[in-house]
This record gives sequence, structure tokens and C-alpha cells, in this order.
Amino acid sequence: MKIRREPQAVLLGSLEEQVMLAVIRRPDDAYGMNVRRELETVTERDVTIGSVYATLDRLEAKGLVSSLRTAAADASSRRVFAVTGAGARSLALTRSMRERLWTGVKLQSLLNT
Amino acid sequence: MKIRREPQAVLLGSLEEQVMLAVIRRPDDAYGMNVRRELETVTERDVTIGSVYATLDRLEAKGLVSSLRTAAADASSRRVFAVTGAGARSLALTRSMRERLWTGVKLQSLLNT
DNA sequence: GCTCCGTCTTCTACAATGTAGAACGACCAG
DNA sequence: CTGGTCGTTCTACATTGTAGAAGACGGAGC
Repeated sequence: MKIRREPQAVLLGSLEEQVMLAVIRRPDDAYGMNVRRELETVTERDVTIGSVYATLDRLEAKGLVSSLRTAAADASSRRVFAVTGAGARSLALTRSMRERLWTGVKLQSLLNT
Repeated sequence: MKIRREPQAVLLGSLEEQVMLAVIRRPDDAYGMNVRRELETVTERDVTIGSVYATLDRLEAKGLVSSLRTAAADASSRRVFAVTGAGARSLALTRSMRERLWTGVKLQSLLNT
């Protein structure tokens, strides 16, 4: 009998993490353009729409987010995203690993070198 | 006349950030192999030495870390790294931008989807 | 002196992620 | 119609992340 390999939580790239967080911040409203807007307003840097979709598609391929289409009858058909359980676990893992690295780090003395 | 582009603090990739933190955590002792060890013990995942050096070299090219060679007379010649002021600023920026995105995010409800 | 070994660095090649912008379809105002 | 807005898809390319082999060097043991 085959040993079942656990679908382990995966480490995220920096944009992947940001995009997932933006999705979470827009409950039920997380379609591409909105994710982009959220990202831009919160981070104050601009992200092209292509980057957002490319990332979203790759995350979906990995099962970290899922998407659902709004009825075509609607004003315009949107693809609404949500992070999956696996996605949430990846976020948690990515964060805790990073927190461990940051623990005890003092930047002050280095800032004005 | 050309407009001068400011050498702004740069956003970091996930490994870049980790490597820089590992460098900071090994004051005066941050040569390649040690950075790798630090990374592995703190994050509990393995990183090949090639990844570490590639990242370190790229960071140096961007001026975010600097390196210095120990005397060749030493047991073995090492290249010791340190993060620069620009590096520290990038770390700070990367972190604060991310913190803003994480603010208010609750993973709990999503974890066991 | 050799030869084997451990430590550290360099190099090459390739996969995954990040980025940009044009093209497209649908709808609505005029 | 026609042009404008909104949202999505696609293509192409740059930057980062990953892997492992190859070298250089000095010390241990014979």
C-alpha cells in the first residue's frame, strides 16, 4: 500500500503572500481588479494587473486559492477568489518561519550606514 | 536632460530577506556556510549552498550587503558579509509594508477548510 | 612527500516567480 | 453606431530561487 504523502503547506513568494492577504481583506469581493486596488492602497506601490492575475492563477494551480465565477447575467462577469485551507496554512507557515528569523534582530544601528 | 532616478529602498524577495536576516544574526561571523547553517537551524528547512551564495552575490550587486575577505593566512579564506544601510532600510520597508497587509487578518476560520 | 578529507567558495544551468502591457469581450452612455 | 469603462486573458521577458558539480586550500595520517 502506498504511503499517503501529506499535501504539505508550501512556502510563499513575497508577491504571492501579498496577493493572498489582499484576497482575505476583501471578503466576497476579491476579484482581480479589486485585489489590485487593495494592494495598491495598502502598500502604496503600483502593481500591474497582469502581475496580479499571473499570481492568482499560479496560486490557484497550487490549490492555495480558489475562484468562482459570478453569474454572467451580472453587470460584468467576475472571477471571485478565496483562499483555501491549504492557502491559509501556507500563509501561517510562511509567517511563523519569518518571525523566527526576525526575532531579536535590531535594525537601528544599521539604518544610517 | 535626464531625470535622475532615486536609488530608493528596494523590496526584497523572500529568500533575500531571509538571507539578510541570517547575516545580521551572525555578527562578524556571517560567511556563506554559516549563513546557510543559521538559515537551516532557524527555519528548519534545507537550503543548498548554491542558493545562499547566489542570493548573497545578487544582494551585494544591489548594494544591500557588503563582503570582506579574511586574511588568506587564516585557516581558510572566508568571505564575511554584512548588511549595509541601504540593506537595513530595505528590510525595514519590506517588513512594514507587509505588516500593513497582515493587519486585521484572521486566519483561524480558514485553516481547516 | 603524498593522498584523502573537510571546509568554503565559485560557477553553470534551469525552474519558479515577478512584471509589463496589449488584446478582448461586455455593457452602457451619448 | 461609437467610444469609454470595467474586468479578464494572454504573451513575453526579467528577476529570483534552486541544485549540484567543480576548485582551491590546508591539515591528518601514513
